[in-house]
Amino acid sequence: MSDSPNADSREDAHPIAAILDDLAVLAVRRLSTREISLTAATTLSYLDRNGPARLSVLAAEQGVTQPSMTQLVQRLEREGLVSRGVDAQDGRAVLVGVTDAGRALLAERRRRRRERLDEMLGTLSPGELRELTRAAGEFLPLLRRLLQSAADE
Amino acid sequence: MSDSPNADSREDAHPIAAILDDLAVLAVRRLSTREISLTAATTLSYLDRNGPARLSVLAAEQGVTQPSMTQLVQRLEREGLVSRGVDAQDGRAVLVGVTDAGRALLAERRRRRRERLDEMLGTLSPGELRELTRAAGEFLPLLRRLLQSAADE
DNA sequence: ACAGTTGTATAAGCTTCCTATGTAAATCTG
DNA sequence: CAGATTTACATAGGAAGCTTATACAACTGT
Repeated sequence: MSDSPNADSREDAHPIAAILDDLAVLAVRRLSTREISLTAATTLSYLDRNGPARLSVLAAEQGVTQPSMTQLVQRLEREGLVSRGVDAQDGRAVLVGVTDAGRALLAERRRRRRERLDEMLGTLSPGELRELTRAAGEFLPLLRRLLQSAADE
Repeated sequence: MSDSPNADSREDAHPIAAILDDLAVLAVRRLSTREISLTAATTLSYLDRNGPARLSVLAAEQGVTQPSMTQLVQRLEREGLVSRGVDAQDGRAVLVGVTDAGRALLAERRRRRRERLDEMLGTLSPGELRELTRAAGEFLPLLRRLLQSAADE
């Protein structure tokens, strides 16, 4: 059990792996808002973009189990962010929709995260910022396609 | 709000912010491993790269509270992934270091993530892959600097 | 109409975070 | 140098958010 530092441990990975790691840290650590969980936010966002959806669809979409989504929707309903209705076509199904309050929270969350990211970008020098913007414009679309195609499997 | 020369530089950052935000969420979803939490993994990784560190340093580094880090270290110690010792210079402080088992787990985690990444990259054409890797090489250092400067505040 | 399937809810439990507070070692102060 | 303060960590109690196992009601096919 030696405790000598291993300087290479991070560098032996593919640069993309390192980027994904860093992005995960960015999402969870630097941009996390305490008011709402990541799953809650992306669920609201999904409902906002796609309209009312069934519980099971939301669960699959978010990659959580159905009971987890039941609980999440219950919490969101308690806070007035979503509303629930019965599917007219199928009496078993629950249709979940985002409320105006939910949309307002989404907008506020987007504003806050953007603000924080802008702060972070503000710590870079103008040259670095320009370089980051240029590199990001090239790289991020590629990365997005990669992640999306992986999600569609 | 004016048409001063600098008015646009901030606007230019916004598209980057939006894409970064989206990708960060995707990264969290696609790369989460169930065997160990993100904080646990990045803490082990930090110890592996930097050698033994105090509890409070680890807490600050990971952006969690000191009691949370105490608990995390207790769990990691119970699983044999870290060891604890008293700082010879300061009887209050605890020095946490990664064990061989911890390093082995890190290596295994990296291997698994690498495997998954390779699957994703396998869906690209050789040309796309080359392009993505090249762009990543430019983008990664800048992303690192962004995260670093944000962490130092 | 009855059996099987499907959509959701409930129960029980785990992990990981939090705030509030306790304790002991180090440091400052008169 | 003794008492007060600060610092580093531990403990207690609780909440969020996830899990698996199970129950139940509504739909579906024969």
